[in-house]
Formats: sequence, structure tokens, C-alpha cells
Amino acid sequence: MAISTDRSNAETRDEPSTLSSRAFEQIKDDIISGELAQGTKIVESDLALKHGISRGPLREAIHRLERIKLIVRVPHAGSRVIKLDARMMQDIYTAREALEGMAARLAARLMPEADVEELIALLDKHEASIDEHEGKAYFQSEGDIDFHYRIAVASQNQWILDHLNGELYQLLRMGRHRSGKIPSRARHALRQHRQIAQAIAERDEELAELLMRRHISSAREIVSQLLEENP
Amino acid sequence: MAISTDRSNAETRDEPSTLSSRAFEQIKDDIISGELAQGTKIVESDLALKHGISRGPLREAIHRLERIKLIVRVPHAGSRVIKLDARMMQDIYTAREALEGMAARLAARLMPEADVEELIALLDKHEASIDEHEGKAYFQSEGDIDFHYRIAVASQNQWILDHLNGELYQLLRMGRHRSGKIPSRARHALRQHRQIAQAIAERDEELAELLMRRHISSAREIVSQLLEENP
DNA sequence: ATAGTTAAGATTGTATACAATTATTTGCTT
DNA sequence: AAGCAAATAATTGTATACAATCTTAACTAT
Repeated sequence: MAISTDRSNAETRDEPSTLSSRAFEQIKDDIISGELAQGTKIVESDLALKHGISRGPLREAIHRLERIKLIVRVPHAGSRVIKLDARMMQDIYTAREALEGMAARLAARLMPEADVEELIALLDKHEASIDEHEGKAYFQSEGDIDFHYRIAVASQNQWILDHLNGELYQLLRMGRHRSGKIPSRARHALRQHRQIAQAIAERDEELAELLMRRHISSAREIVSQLLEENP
Repeated sequence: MAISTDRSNAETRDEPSTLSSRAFEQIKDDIISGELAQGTKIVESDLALKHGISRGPLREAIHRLERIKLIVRVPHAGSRVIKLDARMMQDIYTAREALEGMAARLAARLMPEADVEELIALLDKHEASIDEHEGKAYFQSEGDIDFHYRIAVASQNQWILDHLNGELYQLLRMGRHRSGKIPSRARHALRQHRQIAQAIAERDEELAELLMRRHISSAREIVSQLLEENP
């Protein structure tokens, strides 16, 4: 049951036409999935060889990965895969709270009726999915991101959409892959999603923003607590 | 004996140690100042020649400029200097409203007393500056950014700071340079700044966020109105 | 043995050359 | 003359080679 997740950029929809794009996608997946462990030193020549390309395009891929904060780079010293710590996750969730709160407000103002209905239908599907895969946290995570993504789109704010989709959600996925089994709060999250969707349907901007912020805030507390237990 | 082993590089923060960094800074300034007009096609070979470097580092500089949204790039087609339109400015101000609102909230919670006092002292200087350069909008703009920057720092949220400082403020500067003389709302802005600083000093998170959002929101309305008159 | 220095190795930064792709111009047909 | 087609030019993507810088290891002196 593929809840579609890869709707990155419009231009990378098809097979990337350039070597560096392909490398970028592959390395990104390797980092998010944990195949490339956090803190790993990146050596350009090695990685280029491994991907069957030369250093030029690979360097470009690395720059793009740095752009979405999956890699940190220091001049003349090299690059490493990012290391997610409690502080960084805290910062990311706080930024999400601000940005997605605003997105929810805008969605309440701008989302077409048809899309609102689709959003609610999506939540029904999520509910069925939860009943089916009781405990399979992975699919639920993707469903969660899917919900948030739709609201970001509905905000019609390109900047917000780009940054949520381009980097914040990637880091989120990475964090979830890493911390393995998160206690399944799927039902609780679903309830909150329904409330938010309801507020949007009623065009209540104020409430939509408030609920979204509360939703993300509670998620932050759980994650930060979890990360302090096993750093 | 703490005699020097400062072989560990005395980090040249000021002087960029790499050719691509230098090119990046120069081109960035050229774009912001308008020397490189909006929408200008960027030809790698030409620009490389002009800066006395080869295409490699220049390409890297372009990627970094794309990262902060000063340049847009399409594969195989080339790059152009961004074109600021009303819609984009609207999006940016909205994102700022969310992010800086949150930053103000965090600042009210976390800013050290000493820094709060310094912030208020800064506003006094701004007032003097306004009296002196009555109408010189440029200095006032920089003062405005200075105020906002300090609050972003005080939020202690690296993500928010990076994005405000790294790209949003650059685009802001660019917009101001472009649209020439904005009707001087300096005194009005200063009054709002004082209110915000006051809320931070009183540790009133809620109010600090509210006032900051209102402040940016009013700025957005002015700018968007201005941009629709002369596009 | 330890700290400091120096030389060797490894890795990133830069330049040049070539290939692939896109944009433009030229020439032909209607 | 207008529109399409093929050839040509221009520009970006990629590979290789070299230089600058950092890291590591060996070595000397105290």
C-alpha cells in the first residue's frame, strides 16, 4: 500500500536527466535510510567511484545535499553526513510549528473545497490503514507527512512549501528511521488531524493555526524526550 | 606550557579562503545592488572570465546563489538572476511573519538580560539616526534588519537564524534596493520595535509574537501595494 | 616517554579539455 | 513571404589532470 511520498520537485519527477541529480537522489535515500550512517566521512573520490561517475557531478550532488542539510561541509576539510542531535530536532520542530501553523492558516483561507473533501477522505484511508497495520509505525509516518504536505501545498506559499518539502520533511524521515520504533501515537495523531481538517473546512483560520501548532508541539515533546533517553 | 601549536588554521572567516567563496560574495553583492539586473542570463564562461577564475569554482558559486534563491537554474538551459515579483515578496513576508513571530516568542523566553538592554540601547541609536538622516531610507533599512537579526539570534534556534539571515534578509535587501525609495515609515517602525522590545523585556512571549507578526504584516501590505503599482 | 617538528600521504580545490544538449541560424518548400 | 527542417553555433554537463591544503605518521630533541 504505497502512500505516495516521493513528490519532491516537479523537475525530478522522471528519471533525473543529469548524473548529479541521480547521485543526489541515491545518496539522499542512503542517508535517510541509514545505509550511510550519521557522521560518516564523505570522500569524494570514493563515492564518485562507487556511483560510477566522476568527481564533478558528485561534488554538485554533495552541494545539493548540503543545501538540504543532510551533509555538512567545511572548506578543505571535507564533508560528513549530518548527526541529528536533540538540539537540532528541537530547532526543526520549532521551525515547523511556526511554518506549518502559518500554512494551516493559509489553507483555511485558500484551499479549494474539492481539496478539503479529498483531505478528509485521506484521513479515512489513514484510519483504515491504522486498523490494518496496527503498530507498523513506518506507514503511519508516511501518512502523517502526506497530510502535512497537502496542507503545505494548500497554503499556496512557495517558500514555505519548498522548505518544508525540501529539507524539513527529509530530516524528519531521517529522524524516524533512526529512532526506530516510536511508540505508536497514530490514533492520537489522527484525531488531531481530523480536528485540523475540520477547522480548515469551516474556514476558521485562527483555530486551524492553533491546532496545527499544538499538534506539532506535542510531537516535539515526544521526540525530544525520546532522544534524550538514547542519544 | 601553552606555547602555540596553532597549526590548526586560524580560520579566515573574513577573507574567503576559496575562489568560489570570493566569487559568491561578489556576485551576491552585484545582484543585491542591482548591478546584475533581475532576469539577467548568466553564462558560466563569461562570468568566470570576468572574475578571473575557471568554470569549476564559478559553478559552485552559482549553486550557492541558487541555494539562497538569488539565482534560478534549469538543467541544460542555464541560470538567470531571480526576478522579484509581487507574489514572491508576498510569500517571503508571510514566511517571515511566521518565523520571526516564533523568534520573538523564543527571544522573550531566552534572551539574556544584558542583551535585552543592548537591544533597547540600539533602538535609541536608531532614533538618533532617524533624526539625523531624516528621509535617508537606506540607513533605516539596515537598522531595521539589525533589529530583526538580533531577535533571530536571541531565539537560539539555528534553523530559523540560518534561513532568515541566509536568504530572507538578502531578498529583502534586494527588494529595497530595487524599489528605490520607500516612503519613510521609519518612525512608525521604530515605535513598533519599541513595543516588541518592551514585550521581550517583560518576558511576555505571547505579546512579543503577536506584535512581531503585526509589525511584519503591516510591512507586507505596504510592500505588496507598492509592487503592484510599479511592477 | 612526551611534546614538538618535519616530511609523506591523502583529500579537496582548481584548471583545462571533451561530450551532450539546447538555442539559433540558414536554407528549402509551399 | 511564411513556416518548417536541418545544420551550425553556443552553452551546459562531464571527465581527467594538476595544484593547494589538510591530515597522518615518523622522527628528533628535551
